[in-house]
Amino acid sequence: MQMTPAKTKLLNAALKIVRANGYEATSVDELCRDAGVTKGAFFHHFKSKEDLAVAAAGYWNEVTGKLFATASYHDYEDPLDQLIAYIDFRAMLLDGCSIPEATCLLGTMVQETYESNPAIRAACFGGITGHAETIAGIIRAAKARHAPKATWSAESLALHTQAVIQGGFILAKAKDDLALARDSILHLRRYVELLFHHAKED
Amino acid sequence: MQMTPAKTKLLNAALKIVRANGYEATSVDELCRDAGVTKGAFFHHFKSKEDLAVAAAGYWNEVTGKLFATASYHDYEDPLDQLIAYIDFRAMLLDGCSIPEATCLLGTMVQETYESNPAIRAACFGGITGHAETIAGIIRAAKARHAPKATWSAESLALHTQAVIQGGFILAKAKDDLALARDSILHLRRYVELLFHHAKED
DNA sequence: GATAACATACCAACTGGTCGGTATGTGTAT
DNA sequence: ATACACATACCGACCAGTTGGTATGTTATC
Repeated sequence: MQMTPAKTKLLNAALKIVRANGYEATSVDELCRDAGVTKGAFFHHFKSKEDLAVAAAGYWNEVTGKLFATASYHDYEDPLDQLIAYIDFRAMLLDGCSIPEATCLLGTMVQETYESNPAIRAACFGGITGHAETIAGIIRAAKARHAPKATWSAESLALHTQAVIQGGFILAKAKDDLALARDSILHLRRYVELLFHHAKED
Repeated sequence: MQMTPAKTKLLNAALKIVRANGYEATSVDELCRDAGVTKGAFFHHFKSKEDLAVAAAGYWNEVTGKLFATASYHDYEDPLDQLIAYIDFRAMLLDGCSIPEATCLLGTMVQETYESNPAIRAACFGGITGHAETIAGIIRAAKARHAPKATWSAESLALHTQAVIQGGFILAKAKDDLALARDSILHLRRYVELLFHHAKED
């Protein structure tokens, strides 16, 4: 999608500032200041602050979608290897960056807006479940090959991976240390290994 | 702790409204309206909105601390049974209540305030890790009895349980359905069982 | 020359916080 | 008993600053 410079700068500012300070604490003025544009430009491209948030969620999906689509975990032939590599990739994404840089725009926004702002909630839901669905595809394949009789569903496990990642971010924010997020992802990795290892023994 | 009626009403209002709308979106006026007190009373008891948030975190720890201290999962003799029962208890706490009622004040607040407000962040961190530490005690005992040579640490697993629960809340908020939180807790239960080689299928 | 892309000036509503005040104690010296 | 000193709990009008949003431009592009 081609975008006008001011719009792109505003969306990038939203990604950065909202992840750091949250949706409510981010003012339109601050967004404009950071993007280097005026309020007129803001309300030319977005009809409201809420509209910007919904657009930012879409933009986030675009950016992260590309990141995951081109990541190397797809290169493995065995879908179980892909899944483990995906989890390792998620852990690796935390390396060498600050907490706001590491965290998820959607998880941050939905926490504040789920009650008061259905449009933003829906946009966040779409992004999270959309990504989970791509992971569910990998899990489905891994299950078919390695654990066909398992009682858990691929969709449910895919959502669980996202829950662990989101929850890890909360702990990381609380301690101001991404190591907590990494630790939780490590437990997730172990869980997946146990799940499939256990299935093979049956 | 004995408290004046206005203070108690304000803290209860904070627990309710902040969990529903977040910290930033909650105004002092709204808090006062809900509590049925005036602004004068608010700033008599709390020197700022931030001060109220820190006090609310402490009050939350008090309330939930009692809830967990008196819960029946302590009754099991085997610490592993206690741990599984604790996880089931966390799932049961989601039954028959709305999302704001089910979610955690600390997880909600820290998400918005970790960068901008160190005092609130620290209060949330204390509450979360404090609770995790009581669970770590159970896990330590379970590990000593059933998995003395395991490579994972009790503290890390305890924090992971909290991450899963917090992450489940985020997914639940996104979908507007607590079932997602329940599902993730179920995966957590399975993980713990697998860790301890207790694969009793449901 | 129309339309999209911006800029500037402005506004009503609301924000957290202050401040002078009152009502009701509670301890103490007379 | 009573009067005085002082503290706590609470009230509500008010303030300066900020909020999201608008009205009215000007400039660039097709």
